[in-house]
Amino acid sequence: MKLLSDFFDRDVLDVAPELVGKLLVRKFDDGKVIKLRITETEAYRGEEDKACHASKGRTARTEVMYKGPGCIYIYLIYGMYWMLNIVTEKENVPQAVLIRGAGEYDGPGKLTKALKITKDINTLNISICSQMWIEDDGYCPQLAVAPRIGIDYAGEEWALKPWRFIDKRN
DNA sequence: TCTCCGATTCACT
DNA sequence: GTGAATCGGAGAA
Repeated sequence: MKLLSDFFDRDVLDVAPELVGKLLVRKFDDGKVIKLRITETEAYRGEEDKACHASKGRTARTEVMYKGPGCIYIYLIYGMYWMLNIVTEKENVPQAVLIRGAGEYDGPGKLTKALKITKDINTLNISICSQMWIEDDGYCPQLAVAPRIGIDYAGEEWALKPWRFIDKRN
C-alpha cells in the first residue's frame, strides 16, 4: 500500500517514527526497481528548531519545506553527500523527516549514493512521483529513540532532543 | 564578490 | 581518535 500525502500531513514527530519500517521504493531510469526497509529516521521541526535548516527562515534552499506534505527535500552536505528528506505538515509549516538508513545501508550518504538520489528529484512530491515512493506492507518495527546526529552547532537544547528513531529489529 | 562551514564518510595514526 | 575531501548556501561587505 503506497503512502499518500495525507500520511505526511501531520506533525513530524508523528510521521518520523511511523516511517521506520516502511518500504522506500526507488525506480531507476532504466526501469529497475528496488525496495529498502527504512531503519532510521530523524525529525526536523520548523523554524524554532535550531537544528532545522528552516530555522534561518524561508530561503531558496528551504522553500521546499514550506511547500506542503510529501515533498522531497534533497540537499548537498560537506560537498559530497546528498541527504534525503520528506516534508511533513501542511503548507507553510517547515518540517521534514531525514531518512538516515534503509535496507543494508546504515548512513544517509551511503543510502543516497546507492539509490542514485541527487538534486534532480528535489521538490518532487513522493506521493505522486513515479521515480520514488514509500509503501506500507504491515511490518511492525521495535522502535528506539536517540538524540539526533551531527547538529551540535544547534546548542544542547536542540541537540539533545530524542528525535531520532531506530528499528531495533534491523 | 568573498568567506565560512555543514543533518558525512573513510583512511590513517 | 583525528583530519581530509569538496561545494553550494547563507551572510557579510
